[in-house]
Amino acid sequence: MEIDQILDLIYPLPELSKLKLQNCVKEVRFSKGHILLRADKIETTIYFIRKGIARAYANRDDNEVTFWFGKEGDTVLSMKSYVANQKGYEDIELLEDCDLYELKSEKLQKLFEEDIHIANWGRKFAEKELVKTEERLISRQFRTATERYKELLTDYPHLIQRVQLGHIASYLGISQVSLSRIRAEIK
Amino acid sequence: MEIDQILDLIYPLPELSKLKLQNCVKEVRFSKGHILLRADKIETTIYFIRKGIARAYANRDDNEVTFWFGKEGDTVLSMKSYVANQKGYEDIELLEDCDLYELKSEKLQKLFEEDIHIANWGRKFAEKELVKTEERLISRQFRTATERYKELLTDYPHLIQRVQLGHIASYLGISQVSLSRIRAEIK
DNA sequence: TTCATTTTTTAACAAATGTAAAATTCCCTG
DNA sequence: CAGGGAATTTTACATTTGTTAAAAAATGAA
Repeated sequence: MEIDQILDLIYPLPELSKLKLQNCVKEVRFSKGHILLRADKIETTIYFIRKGIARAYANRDDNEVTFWFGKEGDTVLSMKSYVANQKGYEDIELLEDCDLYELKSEKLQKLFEEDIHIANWGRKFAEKELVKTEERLISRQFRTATERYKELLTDYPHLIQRVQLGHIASYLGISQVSLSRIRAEIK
Repeated sequence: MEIDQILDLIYPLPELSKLKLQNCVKEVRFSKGHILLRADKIETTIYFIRKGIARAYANRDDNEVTFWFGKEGDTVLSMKSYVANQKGYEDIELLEDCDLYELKSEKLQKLFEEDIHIANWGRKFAEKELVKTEERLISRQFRTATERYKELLTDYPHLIQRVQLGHIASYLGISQVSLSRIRAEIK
């Protein structure tokens, strides 16, 4: 997916503002297994996924918990760094070789102060992410693990083939054994 | 808490922009039990809590699930209505007599287009809500019900005295019986 | 293809949580 | 301050989920 399209998908921008933003973006490529962002740092880079998938996970005691998957067109960032200039909770790992667009947060922050369209684009970005996160929280509160597994299959139809079930189980908040039981059941 | 202070808490605004925003706000008062926002409507009003507490709940099958509490200084809105102009999931009920500040979403949207400071204020608002929501999602994923209960006690020290335990149990995602067991245990 | 390694499933048991109903406590009103 | 209704806790039991370990299946390298 092209950067142009990704930016517009978040919120349509006038041509001039879009160019300003695109001029700050450069293309990068990393291979599977690369850790894109780290939990123990304030991360000032934002990525947009051109191709590939990624996951965010955090360490709880000794085992890691996956709590986000990103696919083509999604934005990858440490929200806590971006918003509050503080360390986040998550490492972000590429689950495949990825093509990414890179944008430095400082540049974006500067544009927010200068260009009202970009400020509103940034607003829309946060708002949409907020609704997505809220939906996940509610899904978590409301639906059984089985329902949430089916939901995940719908939202990310190719994920299952590409991600270990242990990660998916932790994403769903259940043990891998439970996930196996669910999978056996719904077949 | 005064509106002036609430607005600044979200993100400091230049005097002129703040006045523009404040001019759109009016004070209202409702009594305990009043349903402020409804799940089956596109809600176009935003409230700030001057005094009192509220909860958001959604209906799942026959029983309701509380998934948010709001206190003094918090913003009350249907995020789905605000962001996507669609019906939300939640009814919002006042748990006490409340003093509120009311702001019509259309007026705010208009200011977003006109005033870059207000656009950035709106951006910051969404970003902060986003981090809060993300934190709750992670808390949900990571911590046991006992830990989350203790966390709630810390974040909302007066809630326990003012809210039925059934609501708190559903907020924590456990049965009321389990919550009673937790309470018995940590004493 | 074969062997070794990793991933997934299954099994057996233990622990945690839910449900329904009874017991107790709390709170409000007369 | 007594009585009644609502809220909370407790009990007993059923169900679900987790843990550990073993078996089976899938993957990948030689």
